[in-house]
Amino acid sequence: MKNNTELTAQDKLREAGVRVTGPRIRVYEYLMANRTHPTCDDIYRGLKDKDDSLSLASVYNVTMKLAEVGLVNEIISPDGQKHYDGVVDFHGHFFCKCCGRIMDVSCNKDFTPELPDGTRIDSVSLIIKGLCKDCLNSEDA
Amino acid sequence: MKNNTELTAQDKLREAGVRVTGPRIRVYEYLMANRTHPTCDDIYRGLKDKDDSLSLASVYNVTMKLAEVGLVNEIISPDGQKHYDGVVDFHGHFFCKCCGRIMDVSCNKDFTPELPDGTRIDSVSLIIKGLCKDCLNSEDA
DNA sequence: CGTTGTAAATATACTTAGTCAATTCTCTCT
DNA sequence: AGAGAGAATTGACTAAGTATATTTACAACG
Repeated sequence: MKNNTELTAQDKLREAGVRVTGPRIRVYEYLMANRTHPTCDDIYRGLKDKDDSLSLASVYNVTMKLAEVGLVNEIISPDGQKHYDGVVDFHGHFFCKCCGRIMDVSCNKDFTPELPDGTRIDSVSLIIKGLCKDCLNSEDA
Repeated sequence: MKNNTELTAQDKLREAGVRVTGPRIRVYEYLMANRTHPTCDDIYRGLKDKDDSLSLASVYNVTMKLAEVGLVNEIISPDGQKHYDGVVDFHGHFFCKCCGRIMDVSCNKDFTPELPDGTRIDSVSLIIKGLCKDCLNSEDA
């Protein structure tokens, strides 16, 4: 019997209760293989060589759908662009102000936000901004 | 002697080491008076009645400058728009997926993100998404 | 208190991420 | 296999934000 990590993209899509289509499989597989937090445009450029019929609007639709059903995470960078992350376990994101790189940051969840009664929380995310090692070094060169 | 909360917008700008100009004073005063996390366009529309000469590009320039020197906070909503917050003490932000409202959320800072050595952290922010009380109620009506 | 250099404000053009609408295609269910 | 709902494609469109060139005004100095 397969364990969870061995499920194919098709399986995961079917499990999530959405139609299994070519673009969805390819975009999801791309996100599982590339842990670089790509934008829709990045994904599109990364896939269009192999799949000439893919359109950019489809990538937008697919990522929106995948985020909606919880297969991927949508993260907004400090410049307002949408990036996608195939890892959905809780973790924070570090954004380098200089090179724009996005890094995963593992973090405990020992914080207790005080929300008004009756509010429904769907997701919590942690955003850290700063300078990465490489940019710090090249700065004081 | 004045305490910190009694400082005027002019004082705060001078203290931050930036030029004191009309647009900067008015935008900063607007953000201190309106705790609604407005966008640049909101600020512009809120001020242009009283100040006919103000331009939208100036509001963009001013908010960018104020955020740069730490007088205001720039927060990116889940749809990628930039909002500004005159409160710079640490607190989280709740975004309602339905009505788009942004609410302040007070929160402890007992989390310990594991960043690689040599990384410089400039800011940490907590983003919570969900549905506010009002939208939840109107949903199951 | 006027002059001057520099930073900021304005106006306008421009870029581009993202959305929308109409049409065509394709997946799933019977 | 056929029908119908949902998804993909195409191309036009929107609007937040940026860039550029010009004008204006702050503040430092004599």
